[in-house]
Amino acid sequence: MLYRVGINTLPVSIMIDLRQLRYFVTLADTLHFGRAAAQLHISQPPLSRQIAALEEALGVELVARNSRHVALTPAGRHFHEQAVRLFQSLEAAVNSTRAVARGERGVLHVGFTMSAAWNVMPPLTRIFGESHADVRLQLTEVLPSELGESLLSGVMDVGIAFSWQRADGLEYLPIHTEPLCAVLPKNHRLARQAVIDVAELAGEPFVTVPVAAAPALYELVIGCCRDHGFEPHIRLQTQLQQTIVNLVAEGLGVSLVPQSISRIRLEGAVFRPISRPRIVEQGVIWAATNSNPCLAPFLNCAKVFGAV
Amino acid sequence: MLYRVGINTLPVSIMIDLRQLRYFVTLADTLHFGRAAAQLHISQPPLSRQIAALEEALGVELVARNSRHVALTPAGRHFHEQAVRLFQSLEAAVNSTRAVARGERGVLHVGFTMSAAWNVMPPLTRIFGESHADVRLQLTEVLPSELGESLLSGVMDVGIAFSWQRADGLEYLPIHTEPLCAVLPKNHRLARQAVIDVAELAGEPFVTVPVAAAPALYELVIGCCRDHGFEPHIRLQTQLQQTIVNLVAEGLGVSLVPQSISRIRLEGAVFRPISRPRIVEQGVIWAATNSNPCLAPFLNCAKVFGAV
DNA sequence: TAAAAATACTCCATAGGTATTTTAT
DNA sequence: ATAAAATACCTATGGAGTATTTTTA
Repeated sequence: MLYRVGINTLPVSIMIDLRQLRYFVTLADTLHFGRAAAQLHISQPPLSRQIAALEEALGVELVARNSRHVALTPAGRHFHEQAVRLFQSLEAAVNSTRAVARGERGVLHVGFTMSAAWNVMPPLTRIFGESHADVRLQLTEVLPSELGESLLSGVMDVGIAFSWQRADGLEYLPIHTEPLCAVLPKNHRLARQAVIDVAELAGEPFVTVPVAAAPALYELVIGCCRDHGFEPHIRLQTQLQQTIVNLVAEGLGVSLVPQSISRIRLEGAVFRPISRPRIVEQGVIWAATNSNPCLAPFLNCAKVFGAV
Repeated sequence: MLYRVGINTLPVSIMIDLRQLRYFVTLADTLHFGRAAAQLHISQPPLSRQIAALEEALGVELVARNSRHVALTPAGRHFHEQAVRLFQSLEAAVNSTRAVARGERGVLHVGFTMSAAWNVMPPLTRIFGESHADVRLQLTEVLPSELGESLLSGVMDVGIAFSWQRADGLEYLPIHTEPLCAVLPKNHRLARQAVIDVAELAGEPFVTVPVAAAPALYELVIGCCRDHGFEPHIRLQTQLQQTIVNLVAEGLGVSLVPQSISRIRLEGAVFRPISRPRIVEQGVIWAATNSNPCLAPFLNCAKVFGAV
């Protein structure tokens, strides 16, 4: 094959190959064609030829040689340093590429719902980060209603959210369960009770998340009320769990929320266990077609986390 | 030829060559085997084979492809970046090596004598430095008596010193001349005269450099006295020109020094032009065998400097 | 004169070419 | 059905081997 190009008009990468660099580095180390050739497992003549070809390609004499002595020219010394670095770079490039392929290095876009931020997301991402320092976790809060789309389009690699109705192309792994609990205004008539009978909340104004934003959680709250024989009166809807607690603290209603939300300490709101609670399940969700190599290690981590 | 080695026990540099990297980079840029092959001036099958071989060598899938779509895997994207950088490094290495060979880059060890520090050395090195920013000048003061040895042994690349008797293996290029002048104690009986008749210094105690340290300069001073018909009485010898001026200022004697030394302003010493002065010649000296590529540009610069 | 690099010439491994098949939309 | 990548098989470039010559300390 022929490259019909002016020698100095194109990158040298066409003229030079790594074999010549390897040969040159070995020769520079030994300063003896015969011994260098032996070290390279070739005979002496091809080594001489390749070195000559390299010098020809560079247009620079790298090795000052006669039949008695081999020495590097100043340019040869310089090129030797550069070549050694080049090999180190190549080696590093290969190793980091393999790490990327194994999922030990890269970026993983994690979408978490607000409620996951109160329980599983922090410890799960911390544990994963400890054993995968070279994977950058891009943590973004998402609405549960939009998570599926984000995962399928590839904007997000994995989600952490409430129990997920099996959807086309999405996989789900549960990792955490907890009961619902009641949140009441501090001076509510039931606030003195250690455990709340949900049936007694019939007729109370409820604060919940909008069904459109988080259908699974919404259904769970409604379902829990139905378990106790009534349909709740929903006075207010707000997307953020914190806002729910805040509005309850302001005396605008009561609510049922995942127990972990009780970690919000707010003057004016109290949390109480409830009778026959529905169980909130959280897990990780991902697109079956997602090919981010970091996903598998993350799922492994989630599996271990869920088993504890 | 056969490399009988375990694939993962040796650097990948043995398995990979730059052709494969070039092919991969082009493919990554076009994301189309046919067009990439055309761009590389090869047909499509060898490109497919080389990409497959590269992936085999890395043990990593770089390109996700089917008959309808070509895309890079995350590992492929990473390796692409690395490969592009690698080519940039290679290109830079070749260019800097060529610069070294042309003497545009490197280190030049310059030995200068004390007296050269007062005239030619500063402007010559400054001018050279301005047009050769990548050549590091290593400036070292040397005794004239030791300069030749330093040059021949390669410790120094070039010297700046007094006129040099042609010696074996050393080349000399004059670049500067100036007359000797007299230096007298301020209250010396002759200090009032604008021009000193050297003959009047007969009998005065002289301060000079030791003959062993700077034979050429020593001979010049003695010769100048002889030109005026007397043999000077040398009371003191000291290596440094500054010290000579200082001792004269202290009233310990008189001396003849290169005119440029008069730039030393010292209370107690005065400089005066002399009758029929000997001419001090300075130049650059180098070993004929010296192969430092930076030497030629420096000598060119010295030649231009000397012509001004 | 002898050790070592360069040259001459042969051989074969492998990159590249052409023709064809497979694959996925 | 078709565009495009993979496969099969052939060709030939060029890198490596062996034998020999040249060089210089």
